[in-house]
Amino acid sequence: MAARRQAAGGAEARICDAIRASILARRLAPGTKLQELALGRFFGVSRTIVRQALRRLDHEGIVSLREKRVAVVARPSAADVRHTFAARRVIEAATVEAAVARIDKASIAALRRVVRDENAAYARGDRGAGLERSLAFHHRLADLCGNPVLARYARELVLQSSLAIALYERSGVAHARADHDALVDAIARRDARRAGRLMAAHVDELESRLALDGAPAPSLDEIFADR
Amino acid sequence: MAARRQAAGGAEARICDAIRASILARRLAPGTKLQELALGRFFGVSRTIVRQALRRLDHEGIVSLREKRVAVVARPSAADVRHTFAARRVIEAATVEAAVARIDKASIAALRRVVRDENAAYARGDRGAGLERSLAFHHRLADLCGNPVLARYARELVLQSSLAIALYERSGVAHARADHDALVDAIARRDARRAGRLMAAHVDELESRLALDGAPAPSLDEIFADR
DNA sequence: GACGACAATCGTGTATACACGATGAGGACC
DNA sequence: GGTCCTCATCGTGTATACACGATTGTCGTC
Repeated sequence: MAARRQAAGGAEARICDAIRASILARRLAPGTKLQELALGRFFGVSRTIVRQALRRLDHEGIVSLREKRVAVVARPSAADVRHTFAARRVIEAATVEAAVARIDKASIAALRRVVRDENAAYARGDRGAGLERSLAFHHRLADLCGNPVLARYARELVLQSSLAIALYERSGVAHARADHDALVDAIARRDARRAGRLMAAHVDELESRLALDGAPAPSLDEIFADR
Repeated sequence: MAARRQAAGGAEARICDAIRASILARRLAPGTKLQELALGRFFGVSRTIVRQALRRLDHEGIVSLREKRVAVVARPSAADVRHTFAARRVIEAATVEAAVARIDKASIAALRRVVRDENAAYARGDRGAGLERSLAFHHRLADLCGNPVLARYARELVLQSSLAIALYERSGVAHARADHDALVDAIARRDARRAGRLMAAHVDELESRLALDGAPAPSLDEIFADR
């Protein structure tokens, strides 16, 4: 199983990608310890490279270093999550507005295809595939805005949001699948204003599905720290 | 001269701060090589720590690693700069709007004081002090928005902007000193809409002072690459 | 005298070594 | 029998060692 490729210069990127993907796919739960030596053995590199990858992910906000010396998958507080979503609202609204101004027909069609696949996945109960498509939708939109700086921030925040959702999701809340459709419609109509408003509302809707109020954290061992 | 403190755990932060400050103060020009061993000797740490600091600054966009193996102070292209300012416009407008909603009288007064000092510095011809105060103004505003995520992005972009200004500044263009005053006025009046618009205009004004069009880069050795 | 090739040197990329701090187990004392 | 202290072990933080690639200086040749 060990994806032990030749360990090129891109080994760090490989580790980052693997961890990001695992977090998105819910295989890595928030709070999971990430040991340098073990990761290094698995990926066939030394601690040095693993360390660089972990520091990068820390900077991206999905891994927490300085938690008493051990790297763990970040476990953002409710306040952190609110800030993440507030920032995401601002930035993704801006990215979609910018994207409307320069998107071409082909990209719109591609976007539609992603949303169609997403809806199909949810319809057949494949939550994992649905989530993946949903993320792909946001990532594509970020790339389409034509501004790498904004796109990077948008991607970071979408990733952090996924972490937040994994932590705080209320069970039994249905996916609001119409949002992405409406968004693409507004984009296709070149209605930047409306697309921006829809995106802001969409982000709000995502946040509203979380249980940020009463429950401080559906967490790990902290629950048992009742001494 | 060597600021060789006891090299605590914050050694990396110290190096980052020193490099950031030097870039802001124009002591480190874009394109300057940053050698690991030399920096390490100066700060009294090993290459390991210097490396971490350089990687962090690379992530922040003010140091460029992968430029044929040597770390240099970033030298953003005109397109990069446009993207930076576009992102900054979006994010700083959002931060100032958020700040208006929660700022107290004391913070407003502190802000006014910074602007007053800034204007005084420019008035007496102390450009360095003026620039420093100007940056302090933007940094404070970022902190006052109450959202650490947005604040971090804002600080990053302000820093990158300073780099861009150092690279592309048109000589003989006066500082538009009224901008900050008007901004504080709008904030004091709790007019979030107006404050946001003023900030966007202010960022545009800053960008308009750059020579991004004809001159691709008032650069270093690239000038002589006329073969 | 100029150009090209080779060799030495310098600086980075990666791995490893060493030491400190934290964590958990085992034992002794209460 | 429970609790607290001590010691061993594990994992990280930092420094150093090693090797590759690049750059520069020098020498030989045209």
